[in-house]
Amino acid sequence: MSKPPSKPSGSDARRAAPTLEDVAKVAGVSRATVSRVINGKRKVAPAVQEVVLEAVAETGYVPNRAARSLVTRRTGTVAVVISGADADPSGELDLSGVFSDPFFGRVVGSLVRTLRPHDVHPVLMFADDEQTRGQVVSYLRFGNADGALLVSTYADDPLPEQIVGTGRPVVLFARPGHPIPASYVDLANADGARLAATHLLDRGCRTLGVISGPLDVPSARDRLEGFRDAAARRGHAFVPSVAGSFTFESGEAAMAELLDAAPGLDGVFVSNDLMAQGAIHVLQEHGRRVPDDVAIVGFDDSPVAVQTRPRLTTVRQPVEQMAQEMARMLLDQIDADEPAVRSSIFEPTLVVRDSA
Amino acid sequence: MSKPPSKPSGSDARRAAPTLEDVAKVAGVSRATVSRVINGKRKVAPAVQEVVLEAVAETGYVPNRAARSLVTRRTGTVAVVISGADADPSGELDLSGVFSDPFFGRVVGSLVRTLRPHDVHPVLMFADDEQTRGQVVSYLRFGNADGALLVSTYADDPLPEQIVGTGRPVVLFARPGHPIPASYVDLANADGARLAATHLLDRGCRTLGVISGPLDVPSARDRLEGFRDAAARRGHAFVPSVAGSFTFESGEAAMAELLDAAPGLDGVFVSNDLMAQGAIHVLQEHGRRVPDDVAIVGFDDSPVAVQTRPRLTTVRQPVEQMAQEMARMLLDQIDADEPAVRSSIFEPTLVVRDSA
DNA sequence: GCCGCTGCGGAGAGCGCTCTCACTCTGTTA
DNA sequence: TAACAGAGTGAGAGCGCTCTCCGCAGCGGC
Repeated sequence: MSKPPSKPSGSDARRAAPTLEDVAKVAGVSRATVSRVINGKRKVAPAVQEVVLEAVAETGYVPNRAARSLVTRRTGTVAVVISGADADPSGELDLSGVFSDPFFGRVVGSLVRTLRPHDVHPVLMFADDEQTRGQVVSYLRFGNADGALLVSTYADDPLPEQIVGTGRPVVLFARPGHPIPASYVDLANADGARLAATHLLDRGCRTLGVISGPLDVPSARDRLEGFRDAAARRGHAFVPSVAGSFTFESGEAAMAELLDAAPGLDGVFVSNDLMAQGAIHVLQEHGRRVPDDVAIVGFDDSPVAVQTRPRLTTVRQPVEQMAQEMARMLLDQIDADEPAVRSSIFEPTLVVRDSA
Repeated sequence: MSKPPSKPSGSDARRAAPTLEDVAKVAGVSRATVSRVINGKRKVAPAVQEVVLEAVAETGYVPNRAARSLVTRRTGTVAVVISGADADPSGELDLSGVFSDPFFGRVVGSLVRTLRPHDVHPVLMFADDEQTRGQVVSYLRFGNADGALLVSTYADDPLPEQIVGTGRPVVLFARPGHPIPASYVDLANADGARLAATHLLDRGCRTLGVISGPLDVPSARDRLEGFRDAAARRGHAFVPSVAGSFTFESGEAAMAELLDAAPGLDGVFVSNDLMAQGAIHVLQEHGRRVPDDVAIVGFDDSPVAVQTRPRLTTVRQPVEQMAQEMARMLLDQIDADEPAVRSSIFEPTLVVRDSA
């Protein structure tokens, strides 16, 4: 009992693996017919079909992916790529990492779940530098994956274009920094920012401020501009802003800076929840009550939104549905003879909690 | 320029893909020799080797994974399985998900990075129910992956044993609930809890309490017992505890309950940082100052530890190194003829911040 | 009654690779 | 000089699958 049974059963499992040939023999038909039944191509007489199905069940046959993909040029695999994960490659003391923002976990989780029923397997890859980008590109170019789902985190990332260059289907999360012929899903970021502005103004805020994301990232810019636009329509000609980098720490720093520049602030729109959390801490440390002295609206509606005190009022980005749509678009593109470049834009909603 | 260049370049890429045969022709040798050079098996004359390498460079040859794995029975792929992710399968309003605890992201991130230089690709899979467990098992059984890296989140999970049953190499994160012949990495959880107890006692706490994890999970039990053991050695015969489930919300609930049972509490050990965050909120809502009235020690040293106010004093679990070791153990096991079942235990350290 | 058509099954090639086996060619030894 | 290692190379089988091509029925139309 204490001896590991792994080795013998390992060989067992391997030896036992039935092939098409075995199934054909049991069913008394040819290999080709079994293949046809399994793949549902062409018509097979119902009687024969049944016999084959029984033989499959009896032998416990499962197609060999490698053999199949050798001839079909399809792998049943897609690359899920996170670009700009920028974590310490040594992994030594890498506390932060990509996944410290729950956003990426939400995307990846939803992707995996959507792909699963289609029997398409996600290979997770990070691209941080030229070398790892190269790995991703050649992985795709040489047909190791049927397509790619890419989440890129910075504006001048060359990877989206490089992937398009491989000719493989690809779907991006969020519009790329520069226009390229690739499909993407995105959020109507400006609309979300308008919701935030309207909410802040409606609750009586008179002096607004914004903590934005990096301004070369389209979504960050859209959020800032959307907010300013809505504020302007209500008479607020100018709204000061400080750019963060979507991290908790940058939210703290930006809030401190903003407070310095505009001490009379009573309403702040923050471009994501993680920065909003940092901002709230800084406000509280400066003796400002949230929302009584300063109201805060975040963005994302990530898990951290309910982990702050007060709980965050925030613009909900339906990340899970967006990821789902991404996966579906990619699957469609893989199946299509003539893949079409298309986009799908989601509408944000305001989730009102306690911070504004 | 606005027409997508994808289609033609796609066919290009596919058509161009050079095979061993092509390289052999260019080098003026046989296919077998090229294969030998590429795989570094057996001796090849230096001169020939050079010619072949040049031909490889000239043609841009990259081996076809499918063809190779068809004959070698190796896929260059490992399954990274998270079991008990228990998220809403519809994905509809799934805000929480597995990745809301940064722990999983840290594990997965480190795994991916460790595997990468070995050219082994991680396929991410979630197992939530009998059906999805079955998918994982047959994926492995039929040789679609060379091994599995499993993070299981609950004690009576049947998956570890099922995976062992496939005969494939597997390495677990944390000792399984029931003894099975599988390798694992783990933390000396009791030692970590002892560090927490000693720290709390040393700073003068007189009335202790514990928020533990689910008590059927070995690591949670070890932490509780380690803490009680160390407390007992310092004269604290009994320490009250309430079990949470490692989530933020359960931390809030457990703290409220604990406060109810022992209002005089002045030191609490919480089994992970996420619950500690919830506990701090509840304490503050009850007018207790942290750490002045109640000191808190968390566990994990996850990113949330620096996102709480006060910042968390916590027991550091070197998750990244543990994941790295996991990956290495699996790689070794895959390469070994006779895979050995082994374990690797890491030592925790105390990270002192502001909450205790 | 013959032709052509359609509908279904089988034979067999071939995807790109690895690996065994046999062969050649050198250099060494009796 | 013959015999023999031993090292390096090539030929070819075969991994498990798909898919094209071909054959063989059965059937309606002239």
